[in-house]
Amino acid sequence: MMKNRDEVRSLFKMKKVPLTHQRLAVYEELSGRHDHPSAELLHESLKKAYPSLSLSTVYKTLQTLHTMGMVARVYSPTAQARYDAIVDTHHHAVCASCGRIEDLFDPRLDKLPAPKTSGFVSSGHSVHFHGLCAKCAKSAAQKTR
Amino acid sequence: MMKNRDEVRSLFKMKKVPLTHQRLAVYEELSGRHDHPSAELLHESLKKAYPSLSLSTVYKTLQTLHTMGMVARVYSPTAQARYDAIVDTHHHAVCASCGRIEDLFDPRLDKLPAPKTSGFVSSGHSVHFHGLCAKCAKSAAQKTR
DNA sequence: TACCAAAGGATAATAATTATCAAATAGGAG
DNA sequence: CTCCTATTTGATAATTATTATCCTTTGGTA
Repeated sequence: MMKNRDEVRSLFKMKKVPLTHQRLAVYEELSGRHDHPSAELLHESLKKAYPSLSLSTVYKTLQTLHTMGMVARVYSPTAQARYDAIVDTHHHAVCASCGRIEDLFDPRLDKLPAPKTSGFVSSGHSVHFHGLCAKCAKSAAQKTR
Repeated sequence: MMKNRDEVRSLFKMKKVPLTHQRLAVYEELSGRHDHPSAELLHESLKKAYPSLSLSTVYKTLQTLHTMGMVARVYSPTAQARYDAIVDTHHHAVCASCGRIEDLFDPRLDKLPAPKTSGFVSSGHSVHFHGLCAKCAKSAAQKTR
C-alpha cells in the first residue's frame, strides 16, 4: 500500500517520468496523511519544509501522480478536489455538514456487480456514503434540544 | 420519482419554501433531462423559454432544491458540480475521458453493508464506477492500432 | 561536466461559485 | 383585491479553484 522511497523511485523509472524533489515531497506528504487534503492544504504544509515550492507545482504534480495511478481524486461537497494517496479500492464516508471525508475499508464493498450499461468499460468503483460525521451528528442533535 | 407540478407545489408548501416561477422552471427542466447538467448548462437551456432568468438564480435555486432533498449533486472529474433530479438511490458510471455520467439502476447495489466507522450517521450511499464510456473506449482502442 | 528536454516558479488568465445589493415578487393579512 | 414585508431575483462584483504562459532551473544521460 504505502510505498517507501525506493519503491517510488522505481515506479517513476518504470513509467519514465522524471523524479524531482518536489514530486517526491508531494507524494510523501500526501502518503503521510489521511485527511484527503486539497492542493492548497498540501502546499500549505509543504511550504514549511520547502519554502520555494509553488502552488502551481503542487497542482501539476498531483495531476502527474494521478495519471501515474499513484494518487486518487476524491470529490468533495465543497467544489474543491481533494486527494488521496491510497489508490487501492476503498470507500468514503462524506460528511454533508463539515465536508470531512473518512476512509472506509470493507472487503464486502470491494466486489460489486459490474455495471450493466452498454459498452462502459469499468476500471474500478468506490462507494460514497453520505451523512453526518460523529462530531456534526452530535452538534446537530444538540441544536434540536 | 419524477414529480408533477402539483406534487412540487405541495412539497414547497410543506417545507415552507416560497415557490417561484424560476424554481419551478429549474426543477422541471432538470427533471426532464438525464445528462446531469451543470448549473451553466441548465441556464443555457432555460434562457430560451425564460430569457430573463439569471445564472445566479440557477445556482441559488439548485442549492435550495438540494437542501430540500429534491436534487442531488454529482461530482464529476471536471471540477464542475453536476446535478441530478433523481434523488432515489441510484448509481453512476463516470467516464474518465469525456466526463459523461450515466445513471445506473441496480437493486443489488442499493443495499450495502453500513459503514463501520465510529459515529458516522449515514443517510444513503451511491456507487461510482469509473472507467470509459462506450464511445471513449472505442476511440481509445483505435488509437492503440 | 555539459547538454537539453522537461519541470519548476511566478504570475496571468480562465472557470466555477459565492456575495452583494437594489428592484421585483410571493404569500399572507386585512 | 390591495397592501405589506420578508424573501427572491437579476446584475454584477468578488472570491476561489484550476489551468496556462513563459522564462529559469534541473534531472538524467552522454
